[in-house]
Amino acid sequence: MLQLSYIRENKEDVLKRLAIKNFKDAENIINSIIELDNNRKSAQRLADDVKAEANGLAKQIGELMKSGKKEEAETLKAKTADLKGKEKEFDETLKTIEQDIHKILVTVPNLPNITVPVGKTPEDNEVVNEHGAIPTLHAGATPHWELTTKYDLIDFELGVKLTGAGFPVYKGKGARLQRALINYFLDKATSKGYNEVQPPILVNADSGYGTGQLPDKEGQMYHCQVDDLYLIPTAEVPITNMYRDVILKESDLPIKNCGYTPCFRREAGSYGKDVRGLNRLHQFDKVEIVQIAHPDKSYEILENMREFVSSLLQELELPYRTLKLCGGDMSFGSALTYDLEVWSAAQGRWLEVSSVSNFETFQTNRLKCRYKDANGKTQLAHSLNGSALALPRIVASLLENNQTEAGIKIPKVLVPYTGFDMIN
RNA sequence: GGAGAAAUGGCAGAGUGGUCGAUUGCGGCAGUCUUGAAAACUGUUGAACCGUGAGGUUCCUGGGGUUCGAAUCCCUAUUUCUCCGCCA
Repeated sequence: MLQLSYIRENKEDVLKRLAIKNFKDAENIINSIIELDNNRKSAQRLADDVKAEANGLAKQIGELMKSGKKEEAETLKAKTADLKGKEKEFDETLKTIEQDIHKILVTVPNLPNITVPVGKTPEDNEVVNEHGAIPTLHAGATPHWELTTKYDLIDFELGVKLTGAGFPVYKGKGARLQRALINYFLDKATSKGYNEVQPPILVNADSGYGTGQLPDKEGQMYHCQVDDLYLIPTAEVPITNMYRDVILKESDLPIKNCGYTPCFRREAGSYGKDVRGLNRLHQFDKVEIVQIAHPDKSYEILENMREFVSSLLQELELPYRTLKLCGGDMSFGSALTYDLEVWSAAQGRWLEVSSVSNFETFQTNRLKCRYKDANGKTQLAHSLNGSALALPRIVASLLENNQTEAGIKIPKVLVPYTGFDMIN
């Protein structure tokens, strides 16, 4: 959620940057926010004045009662009756206006960083770098959904029987590979100073609002209606919400957490060939890194996080490229996002495996995650997160890229975790 | 699931209808002392909104109510604790 004061004071800048995100009808929406805010101010003034008067009278009545001047007190009491009605009325007006502002404000996306490329579709994303040689496969090489069957690593049909499409069952070396990747990712993250946490994978609505999944992506989360809890679409939600309503010390920053969780996404509206095999699942595993940062340091930290994720892909010997997302392809809450994509050799295309974003104050404003600066003033911190990494597409490209006629080779760094160096 | 108790500032813990945004202690910050640190002493120390300012308003778990006036009384939700039951 954007800060009202920023919108008020930087209207032109807000409009300019919302345009980069292709936010429709921005001018009307911003104007109505500013107008409502002006109404709010005058409404509060009225309400405050009435209350001040009522408070003053109540105090006088108290003093009169004490000194035994009952009659005088009664005359004053009569005067307060009128104020009471007004107080209620003004309070309600103020509340309504505040709700109206909030309702609109939560629909406005974050302002993109000034360096974000203009564009509408994924084709407009800027390729920052490409790393690693594209492998040439032997004749008869197949996509991962055939390899997983051939070596009995993942049973998609069995998942359909148990739950439905997009809930695969990992088996044998397939299951072991999952566990190996999770442990490897967590070990790398903790060695870089990230504190490992194991959060709940169901969260309440407050947490959903805190990180911006609600109300923007309501339909994308699984919702347990009986208890009004949501299955997390990413560990970002619980881990970032740990800092909801918290005032940190400046010296605490940056705070670095990582965590493994399963992630659940309804993926309403997705279909077609892109969803085959491991490409798009309803349940998948991911290790997430999250930082709460000082505003002056957040972009430096974003680069560090991107480099960390890159280093994982390099160690796994997977060809990858880095994209700087254009305004149209960025998520609702992000100010700047890098996507990292691995090359899927048998499918012949890039697969997104990580998204690293700086949210600046967009999440922390809603979260009320602040720190005290050197002058003792409370300031909003910046929040950042990134996947490090999401498993399914890593597995897909590992299987496809490393397939040989003799079997699938496991990258060296993973062997201590898997306990085998070949799937055959 | 049943019965009872409780929820106050970063933490601990007073406060049972008016002068309480809230005693006190710890912690934090600043100063005195010290070569420096510790100790001791002194001062200071919650958040949000409105206002150029003086100042005003709101917040004692959330929501509602009683009252001229609520941290304090009532209702309700949530959470925590204790006992019983059940259970990985």
